[in-house]
Amino acid sequence: MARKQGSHAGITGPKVRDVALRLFARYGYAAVSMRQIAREVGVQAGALYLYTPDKQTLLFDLMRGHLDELLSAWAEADKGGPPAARLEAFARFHMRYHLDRPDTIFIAYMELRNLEPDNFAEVERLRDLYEASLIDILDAGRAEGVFQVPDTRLAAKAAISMLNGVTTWFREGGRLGQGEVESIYWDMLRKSVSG
Amino acid sequence: MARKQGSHAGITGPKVRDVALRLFARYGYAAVSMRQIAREVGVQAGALYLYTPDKQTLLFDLMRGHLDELLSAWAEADKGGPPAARLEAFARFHMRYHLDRPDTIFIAYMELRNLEPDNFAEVERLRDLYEASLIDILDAGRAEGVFQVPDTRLAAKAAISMLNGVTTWFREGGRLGQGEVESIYWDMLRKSVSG
DNA sequence: GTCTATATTCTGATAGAC
DNA sequence: GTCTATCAGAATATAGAC
Repeated sequence: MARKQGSHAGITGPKVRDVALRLFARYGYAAVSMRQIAREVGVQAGALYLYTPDKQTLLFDLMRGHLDELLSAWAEADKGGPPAARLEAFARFHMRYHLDRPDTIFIAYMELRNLEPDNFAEVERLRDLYEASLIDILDAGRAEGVFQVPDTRLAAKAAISMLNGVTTWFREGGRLGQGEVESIYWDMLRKSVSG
Repeated sequence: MARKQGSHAGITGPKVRDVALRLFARYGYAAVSMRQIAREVGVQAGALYLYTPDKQTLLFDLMRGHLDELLSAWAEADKGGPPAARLEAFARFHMRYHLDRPDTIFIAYMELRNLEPDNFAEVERLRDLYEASLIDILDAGRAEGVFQVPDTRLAAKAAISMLNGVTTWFREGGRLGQGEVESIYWDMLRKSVSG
């Protein structure tokens, strides 16, 4: 028989973040109320404040957590090697990682403006760190003469924008499978930085 | 001496849309209150309802207006000719048009989820119409053998994502001018659809 | 750790005076 | 066409019982 009351140590906290993630992604941070989150978690609104000091921190924690994980996931996935191989690894990693976490990624891009200045600065710093890892690959490839790009910082931005685009429309079970889409996007990216 | 009252026929209506556009872009539709809009327009909250039946319609009108203008602007800018020339025209038109209207574009992409179903369907229809004009160009180029893309629908989505990316970071007065950025992006796009 | 109850402020929208 | 006044409900967050 389901408990309506009592301790759920260690369970409610993550659940609050899971529910907030899903609701923020679906309706937007500003449109979601703490009551709505509480209802889906299965607690009273007041109880949420045991797990987060306020709504803003809840959003910030989701974003920072995402970027921390993204950075360490790429650090692990990056096997080094020649720039062209690293670029392909980056492109495929980026698309897979993002397609596996649609809600997280949606929030990371859409809710930047709802972060308070200090929180925004920290999120931007982490995002720039990730972008820097792509710029490094492009710089290495340009030095070796395998990539022809006039500006690696710009090329990195263009590449990430293109790859991000996948997440806005791709749904499993559509006309093309994820592997096909990945290959087509990678092929376009490869050509775009080649002679 | 400034009037605090009286008729402003034909002025307040557009001003309401201008202010709403700016505030929605800056803080998000859900986070902006009708009172906040009224304050910046310089009227009382109740007076807004003379110009829009409700907040949702205000958002929808901004989006539909934007897409109507985008479609007719491209219809006028499209001079025809060989596919490669049309693609370059499209790319440059798209970047310029979007960089000239940052607030409008921000809303068009970020506030889709805040549209009620019927309004969303109409906005999506107009957006697909715009995307179809790019697919047409890619199809024509592929038929002539000047573009090598395995899937023109996918390539259109990838291209638009990449070009849209410019609007998220470009600011006049930065390291590169708008013309340089346009040329670099166009060059990447050109290569990405070539052999 | 969760509850109920509540303080305080704000929300979208309407009514009716002028 | 704009005003003031107001409705009914919802918002974030806190206090204190258990």
